[in-house]
Amino acid sequence: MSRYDFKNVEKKWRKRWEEKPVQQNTKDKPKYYCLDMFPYPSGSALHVGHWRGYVLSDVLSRHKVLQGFHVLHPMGWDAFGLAAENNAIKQKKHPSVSVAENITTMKRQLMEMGTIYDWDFEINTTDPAYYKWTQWVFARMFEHGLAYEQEMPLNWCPTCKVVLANEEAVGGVCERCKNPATKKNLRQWMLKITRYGERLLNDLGKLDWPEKVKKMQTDWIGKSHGAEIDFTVLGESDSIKAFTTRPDTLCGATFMVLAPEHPLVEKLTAPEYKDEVDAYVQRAASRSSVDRMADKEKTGVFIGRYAENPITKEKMPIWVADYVLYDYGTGAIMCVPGHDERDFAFAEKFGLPIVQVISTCALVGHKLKEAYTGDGILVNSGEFNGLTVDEAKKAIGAFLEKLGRGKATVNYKLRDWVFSRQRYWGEPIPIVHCEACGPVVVPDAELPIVLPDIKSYEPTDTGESPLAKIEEWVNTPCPKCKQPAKRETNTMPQWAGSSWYFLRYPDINNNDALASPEALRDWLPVDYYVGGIEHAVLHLLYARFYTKFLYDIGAVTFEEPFTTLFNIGMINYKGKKMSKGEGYGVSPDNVLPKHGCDALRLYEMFIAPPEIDCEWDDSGIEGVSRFLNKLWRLAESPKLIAPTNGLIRLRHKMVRDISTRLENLSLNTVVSGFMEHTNTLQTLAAEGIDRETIETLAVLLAPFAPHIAEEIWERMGNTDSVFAQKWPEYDPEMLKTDTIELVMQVNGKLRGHVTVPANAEKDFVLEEARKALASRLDGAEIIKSVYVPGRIINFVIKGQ
RNA sequence: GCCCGAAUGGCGGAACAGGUAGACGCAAGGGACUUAAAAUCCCUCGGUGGCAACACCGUGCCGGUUCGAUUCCGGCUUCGGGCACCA
Repeated sequence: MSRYDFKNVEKKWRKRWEEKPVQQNTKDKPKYYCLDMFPYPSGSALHVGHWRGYVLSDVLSRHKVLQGFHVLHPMGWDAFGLAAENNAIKQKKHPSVSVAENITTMKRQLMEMGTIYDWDFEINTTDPAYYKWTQWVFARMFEHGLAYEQEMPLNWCPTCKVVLANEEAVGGVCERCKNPATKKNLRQWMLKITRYGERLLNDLGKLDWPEKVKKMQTDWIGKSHGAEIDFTVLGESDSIKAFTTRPDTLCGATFMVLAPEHPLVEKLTAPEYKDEVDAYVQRAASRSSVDRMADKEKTGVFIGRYAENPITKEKMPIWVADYVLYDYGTGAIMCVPGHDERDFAFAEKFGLPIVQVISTCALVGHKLKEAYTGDGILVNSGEFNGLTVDEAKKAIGAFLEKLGRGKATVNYKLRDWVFSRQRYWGEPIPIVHCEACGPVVVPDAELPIVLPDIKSYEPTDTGESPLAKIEEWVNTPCPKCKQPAKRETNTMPQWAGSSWYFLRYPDINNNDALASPEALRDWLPVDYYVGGIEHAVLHLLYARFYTKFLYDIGAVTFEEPFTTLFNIGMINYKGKKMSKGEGYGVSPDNVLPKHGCDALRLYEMFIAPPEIDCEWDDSGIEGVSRFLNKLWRLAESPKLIAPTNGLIRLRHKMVRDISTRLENLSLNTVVSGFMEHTNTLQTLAAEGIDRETIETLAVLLAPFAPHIAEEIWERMGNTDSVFAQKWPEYDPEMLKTDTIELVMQVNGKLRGHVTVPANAEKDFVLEEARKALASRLDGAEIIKSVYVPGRIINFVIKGQ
């Protein structure tokens, strides 16, 4: 009996699979498209944290092969973008060089993991043949008015020297480097994702995605119902539009606030207040959003004008204050200090009137100590007194509409997507700026616009792309009027290539379309998508947006790209997040020589439920290594006997356990299930085990530990691959036993076990139990006897 | 601040649908085999009491529903995550 020689066995099977892939005769089988979020080769190597998702998708893919599906399980490289460029700068290498090196390493690692990626379908987003189509999608968006230029204050990361999309500047902090973002006025390309806000929200309901991710996208889109109210400015022709979710509180609106960036601030400010207002506006503009949010005290200044409350006709002083955001709603608000915490704080600080218009019994007649934001009945609201909040929303809405001073509206937090980047390493935006024609899209025949190969690609401080310096590339005739014109020098963001890549895999060499209609029909949408939670509102929102756009222009026939999404948990190491950037973490390259790839695969699953974040434990992998050795001793040269009833039942139980746990994606208990069954079989090994049990074990194990499974399968005398088999089924009838053991309780406490025939009647079972518990039940009054067939008996007694 | 999720031995975790809490593994301790080591095998391993059979307590805390609660309900505490002046 020898120790399991994982080195040679794994080498042998990887070579076999290379020569003869595990998927055969796939023509008539149903399709299954199982996809990993493709990695960006920004660091030199993958760590064991990345493996967790790749192992999961590999297990599912191999399982589907055994279940008779034709599986597409491809891999590629999201190789453009800031991370890859920063990494290249750090290494003092050209991005194309460092990316190619990183891809080589990562691909080797993925192959050593025994994954069934089909490398004939490899994608690289930096390949001009690929990004031709990334540019093509942009061109279509431009034609449909979804891509537009705008100069506006944008999130700017001074460290990365690049503008950030809203999704990349959550909390005012750069998503990549975590430094505070500032505002910078720049002309940028924007994508009108807001046009899709409602559909992006509604279609979440169709998706088999984790609730958490759906909720994050819902919150990000941030739909809220309310009213837009038009306030007359006294003595002026201009009026101020304000969005509110609480039109019911209109009679409590005692002042108004404009955002500092609001154009009416300059227009309306009374001359004697001008200096003070200008100073305030300038100060607000110079501060980062992080600073502005950090303010505990409300700030603001009166602009010397008044608006009129359309119901009460009271004069409402107009202020400017930076707690009002210019890019949400209308950038102006009606302030109801009685029923809004922020307005209350502002009113208290500046001595503005606070009027209560919503009341509960408890609140009537008391001066408000804080804003009351709850439900109640209208007071101090004239003809609307006595209405509930909900009734008043409708009634006041109708009143305003009749007056022509308001309408019901919906607002979203979702903003348009800042799409251009001031960096070298990205897809050139296929636009030419012509003095006569304006921005002109590059004709499809001229795509791809190839990224020029230049030496000096470092970012600039000015917000200008490094490409702007390459005159011979920048200067080009206008595609429309043929006059001298200039190319757009900004590039696309990291997300451009990854927003549609899943469409390309089935048809990677297509030069006439992003993919043929047949390939899309045969394979899309993705059935199962595996990746980390960090993309909940970035990549996943952008990919949904792209897909919906491509659906609208007839390029695809489905509206949602990913039917099912699985969020793989993160693996920490010594309490810290592993990173490929700093090389911190555990490399599979160090684990594989000692334990082998099957052991690492099993440990990735065994470590914790796959969706949970967990901690890498260096000694934990010993357990699965021991298991593989135990299994090998069991299956290497077993004493084969004819199947006994016990063995048959055991086999069916094994199939049931592994299958149901796998279906529930409880991969940690799948592994423990293999351990349990192997332990049980070990105790029977001396007596002998039947061939079918061992072969079934090999097939069940194949998706999880494919190398040892193939080896065992072959040692049993089989000449075909274990993956040419069918996933075993179990017969519930075979799991039944003649007798069953029941738990006995007295007053809910465990008091013993009793074995009865499986088909025994209730009365018989209770009588047996009563006899078995005689010493406890004698002399006591049995108030109730509970019998749950197959499970438990409980006597409720009085006395004792 | 608002929203969401979680809490089980020294550790990772298990418990189908309300029915034996702690599967499986790690670590630890003890033992067998061995000249020795590696490997393997066996035993112990939530707490308290007891020589023991056994008894009582025990799934973050308090309460409720139930014959029976880790599981359901109400109220807290702590930790993690998301958003954050979104009108």
